[in-house]
Amino acid sequence: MSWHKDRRPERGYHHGNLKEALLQAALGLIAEKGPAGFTFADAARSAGVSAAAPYRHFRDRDDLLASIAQRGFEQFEATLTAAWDDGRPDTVSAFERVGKAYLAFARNEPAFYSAMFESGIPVDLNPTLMAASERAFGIIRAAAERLAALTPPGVTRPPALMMALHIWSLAHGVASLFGRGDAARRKLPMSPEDLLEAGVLIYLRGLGFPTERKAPAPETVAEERPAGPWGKAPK
Amino acid sequence: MSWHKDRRPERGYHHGNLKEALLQAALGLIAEKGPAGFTFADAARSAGVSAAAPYRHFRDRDDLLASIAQRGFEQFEATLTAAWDDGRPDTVSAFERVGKAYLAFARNEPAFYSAMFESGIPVDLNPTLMAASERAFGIIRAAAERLAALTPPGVTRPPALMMALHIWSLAHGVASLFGRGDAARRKLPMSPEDLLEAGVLIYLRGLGFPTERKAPAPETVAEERPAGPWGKAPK
DNA sequence: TGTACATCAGTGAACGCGCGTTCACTGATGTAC
DNA sequence: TGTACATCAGTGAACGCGCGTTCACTGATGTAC
Repeated sequence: MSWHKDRRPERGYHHGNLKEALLQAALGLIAEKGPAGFTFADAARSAGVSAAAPYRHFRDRDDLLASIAQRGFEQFEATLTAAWDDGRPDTVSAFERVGKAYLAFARNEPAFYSAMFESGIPVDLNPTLMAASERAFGIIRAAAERLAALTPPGVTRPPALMMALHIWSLAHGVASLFGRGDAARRKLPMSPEDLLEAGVLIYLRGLGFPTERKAPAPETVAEERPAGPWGKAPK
Repeated sequence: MSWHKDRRPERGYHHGNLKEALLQAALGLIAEKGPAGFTFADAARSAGVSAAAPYRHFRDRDDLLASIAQRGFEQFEATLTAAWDDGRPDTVSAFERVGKAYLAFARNEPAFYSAMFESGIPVDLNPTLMAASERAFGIIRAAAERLAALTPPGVTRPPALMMALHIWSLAHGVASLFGRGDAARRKLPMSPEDLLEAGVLIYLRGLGFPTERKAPAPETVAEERPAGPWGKAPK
């Protein structure tokens, strides 16, 4: 309905910020068709530019994909950091919040998520990307370390790193099997959020932590009775 | 070194069992390059046949992929069934064995596994495929049901279906993040097997099950001290 | 048992298509003086 | 402030390539009689 196309009616010969536009375009295409289903030419077309233009900014398709993953890991890290909030108000509930944030990210940013974890780019061969990935995982790991320091005495537990990997794996499993609405995900009689939350709670209980939403005291362990957070799930 | 190429030296005009050969060829290509990285033409070439030949047996690439997934689910079901062994010698250890078998399948049959879970074919739109998938998951579910019936009194637990989904998610998460050697998987300072096993044990402990390899008695809960199964992991 | 014929399962040539990539080019922008 | 010039960031034409798909075909196989 606007007479000017976009406040900058004629783009003119120079685009202005093509690199950014290409990233956005690719992100949109990935969200639509998955990381396999987008091509370099696609991205150019979608950014309204000739097929040769992207070469000014990216070496090739993989380079573009890596940039997206890079940015994804950075946003992921920020999201997890915010959720963790340095363990406030208490370690256990902050930890659960991290799990939820993980899932929310996968759900809200499917394009980033699949670029990061499902696109097949070799993360460990790209130092910058690897570092970004490590920083994001570092949040989960730091949280696990705090949790580890708090496990009730007398409870055997694995190294903090392993705890972090358990949570990561569980969250990733839920996210990739049930998390996204895109096309082929399996249907569930419960929400992925509930599924993950319940799983994390049971896991925490296995580490000797109290699991009720309103934990009586940080030290009380594992003997509650009532419905619990999975009460809402169908029988 | 054999003078006859394969006991049936000249294939002749008719292949004999092209459908099977195409499936095998595709399986090999998927294992090599991932489910995205194989084409219909590729499969034909790899089976030593013209590019038009596959059309006699499959409608298109997706049809071929679906056949592979179908077969994969069937083998998966068989593997899990064998591992579960109807809960012998006891439910808990049989349950753990199912987890291991899951991971072993993902590791040993990466092509099947990725066709089943990572190829993007819409499982729920294909009734036959869906049924096969359900049958495979049914094993995990049945195991979870047996487990649920056995949870110690007084321990809150989720529905058996949810327990099954937790294990599935955890196993899938470990498998897809760390499980396969193909290209871009992340390195770990522990084996995926150990990671999954420890995770399952903690989860089971969270359900009130004893977790030591040699459980003293079905009722004793969560108070052991020694190294445990994750003792072997690096600090 | 032999023959004629239908059916089956491949061939190979051909097509259109879109992708990746290169190239000489040119319009726009920034800057030295 | 104005001008000349270098640099930058696009264009568009062109190419080779492999894929998917169709088609008339033909060699091989099975079967009715």
